[in-house]
Amino acid sequence: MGSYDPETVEPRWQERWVEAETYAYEGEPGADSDTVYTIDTPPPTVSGSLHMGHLYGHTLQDFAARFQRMADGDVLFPFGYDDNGIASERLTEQELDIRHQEYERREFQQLCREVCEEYEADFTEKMQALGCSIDWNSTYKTIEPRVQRISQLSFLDLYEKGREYRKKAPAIWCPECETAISQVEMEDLEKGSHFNDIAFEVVGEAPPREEFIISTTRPELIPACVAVFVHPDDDENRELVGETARIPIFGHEVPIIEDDRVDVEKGSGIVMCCTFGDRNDIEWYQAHDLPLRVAIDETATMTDLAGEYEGLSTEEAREAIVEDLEAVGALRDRREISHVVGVHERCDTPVEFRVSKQWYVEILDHKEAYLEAGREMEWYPEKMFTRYKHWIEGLEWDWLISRQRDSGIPFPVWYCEECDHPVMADREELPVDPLSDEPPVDACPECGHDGFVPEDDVFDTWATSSLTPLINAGWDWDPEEGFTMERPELYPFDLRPQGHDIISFWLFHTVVKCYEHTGEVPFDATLINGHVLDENREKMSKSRGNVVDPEDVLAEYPVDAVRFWAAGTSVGDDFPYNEKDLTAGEKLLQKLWNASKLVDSLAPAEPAEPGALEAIDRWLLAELDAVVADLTDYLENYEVAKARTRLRTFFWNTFCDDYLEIAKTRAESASTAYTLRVAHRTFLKLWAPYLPHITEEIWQAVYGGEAPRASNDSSSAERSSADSRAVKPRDGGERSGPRDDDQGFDSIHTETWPEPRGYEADLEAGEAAMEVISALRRYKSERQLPLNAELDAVAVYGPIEGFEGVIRDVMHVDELEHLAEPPEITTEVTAIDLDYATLGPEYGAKVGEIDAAIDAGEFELDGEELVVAGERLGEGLFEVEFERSYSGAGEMLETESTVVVVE
RNA sequence: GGGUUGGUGAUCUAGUCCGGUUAUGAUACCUCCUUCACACGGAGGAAGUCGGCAGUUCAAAUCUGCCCCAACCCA
Repeated sequence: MGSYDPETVEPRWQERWVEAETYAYEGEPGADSDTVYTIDTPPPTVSGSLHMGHLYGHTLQDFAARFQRMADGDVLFPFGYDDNGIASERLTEQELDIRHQEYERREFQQLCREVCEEYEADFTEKMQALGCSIDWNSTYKTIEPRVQRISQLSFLDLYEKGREYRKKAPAIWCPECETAISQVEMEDLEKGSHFNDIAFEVVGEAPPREEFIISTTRPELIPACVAVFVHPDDDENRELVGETARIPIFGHEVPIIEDDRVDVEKGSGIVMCCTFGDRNDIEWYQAHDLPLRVAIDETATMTDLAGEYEGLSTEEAREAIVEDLEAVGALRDRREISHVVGVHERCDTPVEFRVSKQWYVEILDHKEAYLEAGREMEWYPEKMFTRYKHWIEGLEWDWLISRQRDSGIPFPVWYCEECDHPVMADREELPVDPLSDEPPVDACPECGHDGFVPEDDVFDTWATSSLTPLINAGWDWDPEEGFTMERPELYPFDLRPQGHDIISFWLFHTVVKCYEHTGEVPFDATLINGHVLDENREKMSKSRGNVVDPEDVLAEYPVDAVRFWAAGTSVGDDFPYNEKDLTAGEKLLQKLWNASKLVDSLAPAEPAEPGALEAIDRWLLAELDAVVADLTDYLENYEVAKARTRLRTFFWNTFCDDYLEIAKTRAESASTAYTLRVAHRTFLKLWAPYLPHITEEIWQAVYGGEAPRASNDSSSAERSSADSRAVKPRDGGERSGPRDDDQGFDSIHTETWPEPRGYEADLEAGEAAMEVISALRRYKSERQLPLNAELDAVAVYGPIEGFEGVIRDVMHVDELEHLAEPPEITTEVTAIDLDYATLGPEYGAKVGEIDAAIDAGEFELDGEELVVAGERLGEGLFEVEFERSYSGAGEMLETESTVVVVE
């Protein structure tokens, strides 16, 4: 057994797991949803690259999946490829050098699927290199026909439930992509612009003044101006209310109205309302029932309403109108400013607001239900629920789900040419594309007309990606049975992992959809992961050039080490990538490897259980029991960092530093041999969720039947010669294991999670003994003595019953005396330690006085009581600290609960 | 601009909800030790007063208020 070589070991097991379908979900359809553990993973966009976020997020889920699989049986850890969005559409166009307009929608989607396949294969490979226990038989693609069918079924179901409506209303519009977009696809961008002061003429009989000034960044909108607003508290301008204004150049007249939504601080305090320049315009348009004047069309080109400016782009029109305003003397000032504009996140084009017919999912009336759904889920960490809550409370628009894109999942709808009555596709026929398929009726059920117009809009991608729990569970509809699930036991899902930045839309939309379809909250729990920052705690971004590529990291460090790092984070917090922490993981791998090697050399792989265990062994196993209990508890609550620390500390400090050193001196003990193996197996299992590769390697080499392959493996040869007791050669007989069917094998990852075995031991004595040992170790180290140096005589006072022999052997003590009485020491009171936790509540403000008196040395000890500041403090309120000096022969060492004298 | 979350030795981190006075661990650093699993080891050491200020309290990293900084979400 040489040194651990992750470079060959890790890929080997990754391949083996996939090949043997180690992580395949085998649940029975009849099972109860509580008996299987299921994860609903939000699918990554596969046309993008794998980043640290994927690595971290999936690793976190994998800890849960691996623990649950061992502890509780069947686990579904599926994987989805999101390739339904604009990203893959653009990719397909680029790769094939085509434009989607040249194809029928169905054909283009077929091409997308083909192009995406390469990317999916690549992504799969990279994901498998992360060592996650994903079931590669349970995958889906958001672009596949099955998912299209589910999306369309979802649409029909919500429509029938009255949760969807089609309405002509102002919507956020991207003129570049020529589609309506939702609130979440819009972001703010700082842009340079100009403020233009434009004079509007006041008309009518005896106007209070001749003109007023309006400041605007968008002069091209003045042909769309439908009103002018003044704040009711604006003393300077309120005289204008009720008057009429005339728009320069265009000459149409609009009313001047008061409204408290005017921002008095900005510009002249007088604002024009155009249909539509911003969100406020829409509010005014609706509140004051204003007319609609559309001066900008769907491609951001001026309409006929703009008169001579018709056909210009908004940019061109802006310049032209400013020039003409100048010419007629209406431009009073023009200055450069910088302001934020709403842009479409995909293309950075400033958005417009357009009135158009769109499909909406009604959500505003169910806010309370969605909030309640959120409350019913467990949130890890809990605080993340507030983000969800605030998002829902702040909702103002229903969910716009139609997109005027060419590619995407089509609405299964036709409209009557005559009366616009919508005709829905038959569920049996789904998926359909109205552009290619015929409607299910010959005549309109409403008016009898026989001509139909297909809906050419497609679904918003969130309308599909919000269905992942239903996709995973195999949701479908059957003419006989209605809605069905292929794997009903999966739903609701146990866990939904999610980045904290997308709680508000991805998670929220998923809850909305699933709740409306099934009446159930789709997840028992949601696990929110933070973002991986760079080493300086800054956000990774392409523009800053500080992106850490997981492939580079994995080229240098073992995946197991990377996972160990990922486990050290507190769930939900952002955390920096830290190369030093990867080193810590590497060290642990070495330690685990070497300790295993030592265990192998000390004990046979399967020693018989002795009738009774000796004290030291019972002590170790009792401590291990506690670790097992703690770890189980932590992992059930997704406290991976706490579990990691607990396990590492016990494994390294207690097992390796203390117990193994002792075990070396007890190789002949059946009790110790048995204990070593019980502990070692348990450790491997406990480490397995964190370090799946190295634990599998050791497990198979020592306890399993799966020997490493002969090829590229130099260590196996060394291993079998180094210790033939423990390591079974491939044909080594006694425990060959059921692996020769070339399919499955008994992976450690499908073993049962350890349970406390109920060992009882004198924990205090064990602890005291360990104190004595480390005191002696320190004693030797400080005197530069080798650890195996002989000590002639050592006397110990303290509770070490049953451990005397252990101390003697491991520290090479010739004569160990267990003292019944403390050694001859003289003690001197040096300090009084007050127990404030009990003293405070009892004495309150008096504590200060007591403190002062003790500091001044004004106190007296009277038996068990302390007389100070006029009070008598009883037992339990204080502790006396002594300075001990040893006057006998040799040197005295003190530990927390023992006194050791080395002679 | 509003809201949320966070700010603990050089670095990362525990503790903060339920205040108790010597603040957890790791990494890095310094010293010593090549001892028969492991120098990716062992022993020891130095290093923080808990973002800042004010307050409540006998007592605050922990509670309250204000301020500063960062991230996220929303305007």
